[in-house]
Amino acid sequence: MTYQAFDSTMESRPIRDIAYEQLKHAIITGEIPAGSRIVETVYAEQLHISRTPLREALRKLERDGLVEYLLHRGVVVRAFTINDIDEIFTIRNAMMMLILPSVIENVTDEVIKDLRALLADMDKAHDKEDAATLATLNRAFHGTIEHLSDKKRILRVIDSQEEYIIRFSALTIASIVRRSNAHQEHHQMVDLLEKRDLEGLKVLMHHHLEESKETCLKAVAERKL
Amino acid sequence: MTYQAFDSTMESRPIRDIAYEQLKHAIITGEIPAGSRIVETVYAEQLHISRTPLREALRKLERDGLVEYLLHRGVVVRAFTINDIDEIFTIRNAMMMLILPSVIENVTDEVIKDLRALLADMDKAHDKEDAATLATLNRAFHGTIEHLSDKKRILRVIDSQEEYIIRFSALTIASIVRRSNAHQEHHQMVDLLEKRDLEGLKVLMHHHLEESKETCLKAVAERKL
DNA sequence: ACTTGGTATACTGGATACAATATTCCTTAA
DNA sequence: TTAAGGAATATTGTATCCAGTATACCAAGT
Repeated sequence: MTYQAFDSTMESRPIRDIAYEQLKHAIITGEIPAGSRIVETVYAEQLHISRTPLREALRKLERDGLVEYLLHRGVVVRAFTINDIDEIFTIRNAMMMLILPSVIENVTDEVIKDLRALLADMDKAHDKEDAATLATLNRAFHGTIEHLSDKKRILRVIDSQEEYIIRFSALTIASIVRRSNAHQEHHQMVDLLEKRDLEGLKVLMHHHLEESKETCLKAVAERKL
Repeated sequence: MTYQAFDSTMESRPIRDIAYEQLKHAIITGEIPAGSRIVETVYAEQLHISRTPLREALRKLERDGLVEYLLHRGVVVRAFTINDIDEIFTIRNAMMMLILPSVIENVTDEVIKDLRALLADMDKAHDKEDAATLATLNRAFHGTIEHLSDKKRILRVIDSQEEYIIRFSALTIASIVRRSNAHQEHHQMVDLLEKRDLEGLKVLMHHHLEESKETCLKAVAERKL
C-alpha cells in the first residue's frame, strides 16, 4: 500500500473511495494478511486521512465480505482459501452463462470491430510475451463482451468479483500454454459473436473460464500466490 | 419506517446496522420511492441518530446497489423494475444450482427431521391459509436447505438477494394455486433430499424457483407491488 | 503458582463542529 | 427581457471530540 490516499492533484471523488480501493487492493494482494486487525487510527494515519472516511471504506469492505466485523473490536481481514477461488470462478462462469443471450442480442458490427482491434493489440502483446499488457487487454476484452449485456444486476455480481479476477488472471497468464490457448479462444469468441452463435459461444466461454480456473487453482496449489 | 433506530432496550449491535436494515426495508418496500434523494440530515433526524452512523449505513446500501451515489450530491434511491425482479430470481436460481451438490453432500438425517418438522408447521399454516406464517416458514425452509452448503461466497450472493426474495414471496404466496403447488413441491424436495437424489432435486428446485418468478412477475404486472 | 479483581489503556461507537462544494435565486447590466 | 454574475443556502466531505466497551496488565489474596 502506498500509504497515501491522495496526491497533490485534486481527486474528483471522495477520499473514502480511494481508501476503499487501496485497502481492497492491499487485502486481495495479501499485503494486509488474513487475520490482521485493521485498527482505524493506525490506517487513518498511514493514509493521511481521518477516521471518518476510513470507516466508511471499512463498511464497504464489510459488505464485500473482505473483512469481518466484530462488535466493539473493529474489523479483521478474512481468510482467503482455495475454495474461495473456486467459488469466485464458479460464480463468474454461471453469471456469464446467464448474460450471454443478451450479449448476443446487443452485439453490433461496431463492437465486433472494436473487439478485433483489441485482438490485434493482444496479438502483439502475446508475441512480445508482454504479460502485463496482455492482462490489461484481457480484462478490457472480457469487460467489453460482458457489458454488452443489459442485465444490470447480474453484471453487478460479476463486477463484485472483478478485483479477484484481475488478481488471479496474472496467474493464468503466467502459464505459457494456458496463455496461448486462451488467446486462441479469444479469437474464436469474436468469430462466434460475429455469427451470433449463442450455443457455440456458451460452450466456448464455459470451457474458457473453466480452464482459467483450473490453471489458477494449479498455480495457487504450487504456492505462487 | 418507524423513524426510530433503537428502542429503550439496549441493542447489542451498532446503530448503523439498524439504520441500514430500516433503510433497506423502506427502500425495498417502496416506502422510500425510487428517485428519492436521501438527505443525510433529514434521515438522521428522523431516525434520531447522528449523521455518522447514517452515512455508514448509506455506504452499505451503496455496495448493495440500492442507492446511487452522486459526488457532492448524496445518494438517490435507484429505480426498481420488472427486469430487476427477473434478474434477482434468475441469479438466485443459478446460485441454487451451484450449491445443490454440496447441499446433498452435507445433508444429515437430523436435518431431514428438522425439515419434516418445518413441513408439519407449514401444513398447518397452509390449511389455515395463514399467509404471513407460511411466508416466514417458507423462508426458514429454504434457508435451512441453502445453508447446508459450505459454499460461503455463493451463499453470500444468495443472501444479498434475500431481502428482495422475502418481499416478493409475499406476492407468490398470495396466489392460491401457486401456494398449493409450492407447498407440494416443498414436500417433494425433502423426499428427494432424503434419497440424496441430486438430479431430481435440481430439476425440482429449478422448476420451483421458475414458477415463483413467473407468479411474482405476473403479480407485479397486475400492479400488486 | 494460580486465580481473581480492579485499573489502565486502547480502541470503537457516535455526535458535533468545521470546511468545501454544488445549487438556487436574486441582482444587475446589456 | 434576458443572460451573466455572484451571494446565500443547502448539503455533502472531513476532522475532531467525547463516551462507552473490551482487552491487557498488574497486584493482591488464596
